Amino acid sequence: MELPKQYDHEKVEDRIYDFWEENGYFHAEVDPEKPRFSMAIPPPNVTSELHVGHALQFTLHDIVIRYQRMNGKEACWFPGMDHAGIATQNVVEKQLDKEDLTRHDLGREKFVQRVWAWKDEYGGKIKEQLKALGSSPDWDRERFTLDEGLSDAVTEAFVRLYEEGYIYQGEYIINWCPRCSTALSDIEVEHEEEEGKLYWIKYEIVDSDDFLSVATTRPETMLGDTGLAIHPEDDRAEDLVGKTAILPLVGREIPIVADEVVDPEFGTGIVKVTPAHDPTDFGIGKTHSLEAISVIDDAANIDFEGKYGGMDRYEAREELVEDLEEEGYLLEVEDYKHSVGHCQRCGTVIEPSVSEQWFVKMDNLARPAIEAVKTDEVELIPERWKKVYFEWMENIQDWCISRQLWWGHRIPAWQCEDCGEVIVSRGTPEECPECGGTDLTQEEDVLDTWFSSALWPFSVMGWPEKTEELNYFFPTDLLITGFDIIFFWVARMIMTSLHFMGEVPFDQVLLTPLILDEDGEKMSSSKGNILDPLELKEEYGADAVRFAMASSTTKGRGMKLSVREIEDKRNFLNKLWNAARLAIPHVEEAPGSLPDPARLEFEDRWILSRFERTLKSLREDVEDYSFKAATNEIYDFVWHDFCDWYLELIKSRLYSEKKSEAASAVLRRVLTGTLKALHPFIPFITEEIWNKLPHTSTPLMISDFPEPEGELIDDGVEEGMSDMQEIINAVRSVRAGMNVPSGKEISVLVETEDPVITGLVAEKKVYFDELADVSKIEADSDLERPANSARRVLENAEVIVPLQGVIDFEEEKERIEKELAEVEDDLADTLKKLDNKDFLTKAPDEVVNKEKDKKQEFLTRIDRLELNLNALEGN
RNA sequence: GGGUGGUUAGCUCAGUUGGGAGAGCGCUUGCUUGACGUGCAAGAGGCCACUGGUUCAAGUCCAGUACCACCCA
Repeated sequence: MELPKQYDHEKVEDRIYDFWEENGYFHAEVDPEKPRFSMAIPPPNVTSELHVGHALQFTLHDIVIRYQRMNGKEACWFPGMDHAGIATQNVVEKQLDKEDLTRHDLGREKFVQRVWAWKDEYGGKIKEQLKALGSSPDWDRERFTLDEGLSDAVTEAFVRLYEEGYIYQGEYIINWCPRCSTALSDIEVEHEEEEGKLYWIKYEIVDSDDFLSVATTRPETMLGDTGLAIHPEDDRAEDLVGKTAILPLVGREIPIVADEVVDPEFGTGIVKVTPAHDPTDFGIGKTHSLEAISVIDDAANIDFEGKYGGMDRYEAREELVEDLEEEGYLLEVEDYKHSVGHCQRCGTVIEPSVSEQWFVKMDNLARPAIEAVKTDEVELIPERWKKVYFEWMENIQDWCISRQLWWGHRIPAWQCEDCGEVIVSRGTPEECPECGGTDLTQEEDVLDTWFSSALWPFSVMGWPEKTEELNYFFPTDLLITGFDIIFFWVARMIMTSLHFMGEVPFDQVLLTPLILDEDGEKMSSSKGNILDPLELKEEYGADAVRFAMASSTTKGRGMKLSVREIEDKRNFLNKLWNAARLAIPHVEEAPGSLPDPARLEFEDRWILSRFERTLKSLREDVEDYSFKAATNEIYDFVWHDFCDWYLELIKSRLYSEKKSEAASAVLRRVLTGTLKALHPFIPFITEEIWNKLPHTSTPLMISDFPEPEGELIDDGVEEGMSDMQEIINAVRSVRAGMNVPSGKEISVLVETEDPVITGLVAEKKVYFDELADVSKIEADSDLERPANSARRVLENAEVIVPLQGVIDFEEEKERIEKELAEVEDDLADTLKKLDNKDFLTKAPDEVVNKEKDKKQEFLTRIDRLELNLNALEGN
């Protein structure tokens, strides 16, 4: 059947995906007889839709898993999603808001039911999107962080950490998001430089006429001031410490203390201390036993008796500043740039505040995890991320894990209402072990979603049960994820895995770059520079998106992605399609194995050698996760070696009366090999072409990846072909330069000292006819040089094209002079080296010899160029 | 303030233990060549950011400077 001229992905992709899936090709079994390869997906949020970052990561996952599968591994990619506590709760609360309801109107139980209903209906869109990209995870093993098994894992982990003393409850200053109304961990806060103001406020000293000027960016927190602080080495400290200041407007007397954390460079070097609303001040308050007076409530309104009470924090700021000014306490206001913490999920400005929360003590958990990366037990790729990892891990803070949400794993802790005892338990306790009371109340809070994600690589395999999956697939071989979640996820998985499993969760971690737009800007909906991978897929096909993703993947921290890149890859797919279109009719009868080497033509041996070489470096690059290099390698081979040269060179053999069996056998071999090699990158089109080939009963997806066979690589053949290509290029260049119409036959002389070239030219006259319309070609070491000929001086040969009356002498002269200048420059460099005694004595022999060869070559070329120039001068 | 990364063709980027500067896109010119105009062919285009050092030899190694980006406080 005739194939259409253009490849149409829309007619192919869904059909092929269904075919794979229905046949269970994604599924992996526990099979101890077979080597395995496993990966766990970075679980996307159940609320999320596919963005380019996902598309990149899942593409890379799929390339690796398909490659490993084709290499005979029992390759399992564990898919799943996380429940995304804050994000999901926000989505459903917004929905409720439209009905004029709040979660409190429903109550906890009904609200959670509602979230599940939302999840079942709208959640997990991304799963279909993942399929659209051609991803091949084992869907039979899909998990969700809130499903039963994973919830058991969370409870088990929590209880064990509690029993071992890693988890504690306490009143500390935490990051509070007033909009999401929950505590956040430190790393869920994003700092941004903002234009603000610095207010200089006058604090009078008790029993003195003196006053102190104190600078602050947040005057509204002064209501909660319980002290002033100065650096102990400040000259004024001796005088001031122990004295008492008066809080303006409020009148409260507050002590002046000395503390090393005060930055002497900030403001006047004297700072106000608000322990309840600033992390640094909280520390100072602890050290000096200052009271923490909370003056801002959970909704970020002022909670203080008097006129400011109930005001929003910013409204209160304005009001306070006005009052301070009226009363003469405001000394100065200046513009000031400072960094402000925002909620990672909703962008609201964080309010540090003091409250009772649950924490994990991290230092002891971190230590072995640092060691594991130091010894490369877990290998971070690219390596430089190690520094970032160590930096954070060595200064790790305790992890606030409680969230004031309803959607998540409720903390398995109960309080006895009779005696106050806290009971942490795997099941619901019946009575208080301390006093026997039965009035037990479960902790309202849920756990940070990342707490469950931290267990992911083993919880997806059934932990804490001792499953055969854990036995066989754990630890996973590779984790692929974005560098932006090294702290959130990667580090925490390493810590929990070492703690609970006694081994690392994965051998390697590939940290992917962030995708930027064409201008190098972060993509965000507010900037409107988002590329939607699904729209791109619609237009260009999943394969084009995948291939572009892989070929754009750098080992840096950012990679720019452009539509042009995807377009280019789409064009490549079309090229491949058309190569197949040309080849298919000729390979139908082709034997499955290669003929006797003696029956192979020169170009056959060349393309086989090129393919083997490409395959070898492709394998190295994929195993190295150098996706850009891998895709470029195979792209170049297919387009430039296979299509531009090989297919053109064998056309005459394919179309001749007496069909060449060798040509079709080699064509078949290289085409099928290429499809296999390309399959992990562009699975749809390769499978589709594979279907059109004869004798291909095994689907490509589960075929074997080609193994390189070293003996097919032939340096001599490649060099010889390279010489032929150079000569053909020279002839084409002359034709184009002299405006010789295509199709007009010309004759060519090749002057060379190289007998291999002479032999090949004589043997392969057909190359020149097919590719450059050369009707007559002759090669020798000493040829009569006809006048009125165009000439090209090559490395090992000179190409002479006799042309009557079509040579533009001036143009030729300019071209030769330019080339002459270039070669003379090269020669000068070489001579400089050869004149240098140090070079001759210190450089390795092979380098010196190479330099000597270059000198000879340059001299020869200069001779010829000058000869040609002189010949032109005569005209 | 501390840290990390980047600076190579108009644009996006490769350049693997230091030894003759590369690709894709874009641009110019020519082409209904029997797979492909999503194509074919031929071209133009680079003090490899700057300064110094190491070396026989530096885009490549070291130090510093400038600019850009990101992370942490």
